[in-house]
Amino acid sequence: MPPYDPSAFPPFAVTVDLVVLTVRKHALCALVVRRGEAPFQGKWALPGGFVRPDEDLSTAAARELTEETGLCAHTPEAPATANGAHLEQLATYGDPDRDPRMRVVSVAHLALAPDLPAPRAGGDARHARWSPVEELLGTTAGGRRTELPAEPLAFDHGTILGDGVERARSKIEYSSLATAFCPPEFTVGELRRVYEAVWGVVLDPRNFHRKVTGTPGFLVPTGGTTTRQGGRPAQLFRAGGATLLNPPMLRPEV
Amino acid sequence: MPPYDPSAFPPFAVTVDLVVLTVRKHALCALVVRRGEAPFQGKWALPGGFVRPDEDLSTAAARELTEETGLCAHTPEAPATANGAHLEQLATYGDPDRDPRMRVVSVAHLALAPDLPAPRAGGDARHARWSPVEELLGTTAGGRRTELPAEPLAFDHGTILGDGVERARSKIEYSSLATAFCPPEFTVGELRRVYEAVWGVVLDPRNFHRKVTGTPGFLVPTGGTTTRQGGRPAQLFRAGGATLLNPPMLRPEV
DNA sequence: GCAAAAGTGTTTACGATACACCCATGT
DNA sequence: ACATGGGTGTATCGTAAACACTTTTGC
Repeated sequence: MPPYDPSAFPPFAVTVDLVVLTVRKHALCALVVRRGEAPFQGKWALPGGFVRPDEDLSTAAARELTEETGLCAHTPEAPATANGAHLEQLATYGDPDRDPRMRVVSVAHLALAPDLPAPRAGGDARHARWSPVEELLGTTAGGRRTELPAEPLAFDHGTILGDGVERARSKIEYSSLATAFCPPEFTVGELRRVYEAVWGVVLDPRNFHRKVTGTPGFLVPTGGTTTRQGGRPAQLFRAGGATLLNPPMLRPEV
Repeated sequence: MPPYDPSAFPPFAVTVDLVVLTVRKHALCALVVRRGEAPFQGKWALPGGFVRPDEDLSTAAARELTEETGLCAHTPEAPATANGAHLEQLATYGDPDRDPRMRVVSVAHLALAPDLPAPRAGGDARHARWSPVEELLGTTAGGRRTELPAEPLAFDHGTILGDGVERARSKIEYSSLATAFCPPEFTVGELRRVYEAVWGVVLDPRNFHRKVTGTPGFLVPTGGTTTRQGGRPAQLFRAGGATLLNPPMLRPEV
């Protein structure tokens, strides 16, 4: 590649920002990190960083995800990593004023992860933590705005987080993506609680069970059972090969 | 904004590329332009160009669209322009090798336009034209690959076009976007032919009619009628306020 | 009259909902 | 025994698919 010629085109900084979502304690949570420097010093922000000169966008996103969480990414190219998370491109944000220092175009990515012990970053909860998206956005799970968030995110990261949450909420309707929030083996009830947390609704356990077990390729039984939720032992499943759900899961009216 | 400091971050060129789709003669077509310079000189490519230093990404896309077609964009911010087209961000492509000259990140946008007289660019069909997406991609409307395209698009524009077509095909299922392919006033039959062209299927005219006229807010009758399709005069409609279709239009199995 | 497209009515099938009910474990 | 969550059966309702049929124009 020829050397950079500043007269040929306007130079931009390109970053990747990550919306990393998980379900903890029946609430949809996002990973946020504390900013150590200006601007927005001390504010919470989405994890992210510069794209390197010879790195693809998805590679940069996977690298940032691993650096922040230790997770490996399930991309279409490498679908079956251990301890993996779903990772997909979300949207790109390039308002000229979104960063006061310089012109930055951020390619946001969406990652879905199972419940993890605790964020890395030295294990210091002051530098990285999972926060309920309700608190970060000031909305209910149904999408209604309640009040302004107590601690707004830095830059336009509130907008990015909102778009990522909206993507996740709509995509679990017609794809098997909800299983990305679950550990490798999970019960139907655990999967149902994922839907309930992400959508902020209560689903009928009986109809949900029939629906997901009746969709070919969605769930495959592993043979094992568990009583970790109490009550009668539940069958364990893992995600099947199907990625598209037809007919889709129906999200109740809000 | 401080001046550019090359030591602070790797510099990228940022462009917008446009997937402009329309329905002509019962076929889904895309706008392509002939490249006048290397690389890929003489090949067909998607229209696009550099983002200017103080321009938002959506502004740059709308500017390129107007330059190439004379269309104004219907964005969420300015929804009601005359002779307008739907415009939305599609995805961002940043493979380090996608442009042999330098590191270029392209923010692709998707535009849907009604059937237009002929492309601009001086009215010269050798420099810009509408081509059926089947020919450009080498696939059938159902999505099956038939053969390699006779004239592959420059750069990774074949991939971008494929993603844009896929977005359009899925989005008309659950939104009123198909009306963006129609003139301001249209008949139910014309709208049905849009769905048939985009999906490459044949739909039952009777069930289609009941479905679209029965969805509140989708279509509003203007009172006029037309016989431009032959047969019994058909009512004219314009797009209603509803943007989301619930329940969605069901795409037949392919 | 005939062709062509618009529009209505009717039958059938399938999936979603609601909910009664039984099952298998922990305490 | 009883609470808890897992899982099955069944009636009802709404929407989609299939298709017979009528309406209104042009030729």
